[in-house]
Amino acid sequence: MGTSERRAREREEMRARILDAARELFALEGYDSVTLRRVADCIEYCPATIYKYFKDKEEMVRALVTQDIAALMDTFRPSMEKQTPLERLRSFGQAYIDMGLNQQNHYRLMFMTPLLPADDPVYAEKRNDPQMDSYGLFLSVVQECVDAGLFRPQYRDAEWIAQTIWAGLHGVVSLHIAMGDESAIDWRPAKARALFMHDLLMHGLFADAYRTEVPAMPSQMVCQNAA
Amino acid sequence: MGTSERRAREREEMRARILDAARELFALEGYDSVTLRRVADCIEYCPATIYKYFKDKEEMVRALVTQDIAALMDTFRPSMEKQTPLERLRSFGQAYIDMGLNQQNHYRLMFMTPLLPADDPVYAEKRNDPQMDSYGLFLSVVQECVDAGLFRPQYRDAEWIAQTIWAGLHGVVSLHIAMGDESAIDWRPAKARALFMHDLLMHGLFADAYRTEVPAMPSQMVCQNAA
DNA sequence: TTACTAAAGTAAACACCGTTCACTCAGTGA
DNA sequence: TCACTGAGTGAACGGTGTTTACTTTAGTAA
Repeated sequence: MGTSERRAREREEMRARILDAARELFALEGYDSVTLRRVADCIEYCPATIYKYFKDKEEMVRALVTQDIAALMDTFRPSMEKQTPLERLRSFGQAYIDMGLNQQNHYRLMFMTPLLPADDPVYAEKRNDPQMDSYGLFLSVVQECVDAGLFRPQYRDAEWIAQTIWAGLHGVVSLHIAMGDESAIDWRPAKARALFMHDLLMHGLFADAYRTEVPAMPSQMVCQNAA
Repeated sequence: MGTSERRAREREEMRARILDAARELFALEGYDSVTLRRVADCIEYCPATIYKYFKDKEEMVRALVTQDIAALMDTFRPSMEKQTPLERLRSFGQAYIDMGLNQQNHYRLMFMTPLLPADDPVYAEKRNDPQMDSYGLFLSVVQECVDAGLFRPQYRDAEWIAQTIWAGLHGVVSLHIAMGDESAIDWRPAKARALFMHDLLMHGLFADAYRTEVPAMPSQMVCQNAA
C-alpha cells in the first residue's frame, strides 16, 4: 500500500506550495513582505500551519534560498555549452556578474545574508552534484582549466582559485548593492568594474602562455582624480 | 545669552547617549537586540522619546553606522605612519582584512547592509575629509601610489584602483561572513585567501618596476582537488 | 461499521516590534 | 504674568514570529 508514500508526497507538495508563495511574495514586493502571515494568506492557510512544515521562519527562508541557489543552474547552463574551458570560465564570470547586478534583491538574499545551514533532505542529496550545485559547477569548470594548464603552475588548487574568483566578483557586486547609493563615494560604473576585476584576476592567475594583454581600465571617465 | 547654544549642545549630547546605548547593545548582543524599546530602556527614557531625536529607527542606525565608519580611522591610523606609499597601501589592506574578519558583526552592519543615505549634519561636514573619511583616506593613499608611479601607466584613476582593491578585499571578507558556515563548500582559510587576493591585485595593478614575484597560494592544504 | 490514533489544521493568545498621538510640564522670551 | 516651545510620556495601533490547546480529518485495526 502506497499511502505513506502518498502522504510524504503530499507533505512535500505542501512545502513546495509554501515556498512558492514565499518566493512570489519576495519577487513582487521584496523581502520585508515575506511574513509568515502573508505567506499563509497566499496559500489560504492559517499562519500556525506553516510551523507543521518548517521549524521556524529562518528554516523556511533557508529552504527558499537553497532552492534558488540550485535554480541558478539555469542561468549558468548556456555558459557550460561553450567549447573550451577558457570560454566556459569567462562566460561563467560574465553570467554571474549580470545575474548579481540585474537581480539585486535575490542576490542580497542568497549571498549577503548569513543564514544558518539548512538540513533540507530534498536538497541535501543534490549537494556536491555538479549538475545541481552552482558552486560545484563553477568548481568543475575551474578544475577543467587547471587540468588544461590554463593557470600558473603554482596555482593547482581548484577550490582556492574558484573561491578567489568568486570573491572578487562578489566583492564588486555586493559592495555595489550595499553601498552603491553612498553619495560620498564617487563610484565608477559597477558593471565595468566587475568586468575589470574579472580580467585582472584572470590575468594574475593565468599561465604565461594564456595571458593576454593587460586588462584595460575603461577611460571615458578616468583622470578626474588624477593629480 | 547662550541658552540656545546650550540647548543645541544638550540635544547633541542626548543624540550621542542614544547612539552609545545602541552601539553597546549591538556589540553585546548583536543587531537583533538593537530595538528602540531596548535602547530606550538602556538610557532610561520611554521609546517615544527617541523619535524626538531621530526620524525613525533607520535614521538612528544610519547615524550609528556613519559614526562607526568614521571611527574606523583609528584602525587605519597606524598604517598612515608607514614611510612609503607602497608600505601604507599594503598596511592599509592588511588592517582592513583584520578589521573585517575580527569584527564580523560590525562589518556586516557597516558594509553589507544597504541603508538609505543619512543627512546627519554633524557628520556631513566630515565627508571628503581624508582625516575623517576612511574611504577618502584610502583613496589618498592610492593617489600617492599613482603619483609615485607605482601602478601600470594605464592605471591612473585612483578612484577606480581604490574601488577595485576595496571590492576584492570586501569580497573575501563579506563572502566569509555570509557563507562561511556553508558546509557544502570546502572553504580555504579566509585570512589566507584575503591576503592572496590582496597580493594578486597588487601584482596585477603594479608597474613592472614594482612588481614582485607571483603571489604564493599557501600550499599546506593544496591539491586535495587536483586531478 | 466502529473505535482508536496520528496527523493536519486552526483560533486565540503571548510577547514582542516600530510608530503615532494626545497629553503633561518645565523652561524661555516678551 | 503669560503664551509658547519643546522635551518627555503613557497608551494605544497595527504589525511581527511563535506557542498552546483545541478541533477536524483521514487512515488503521478490530
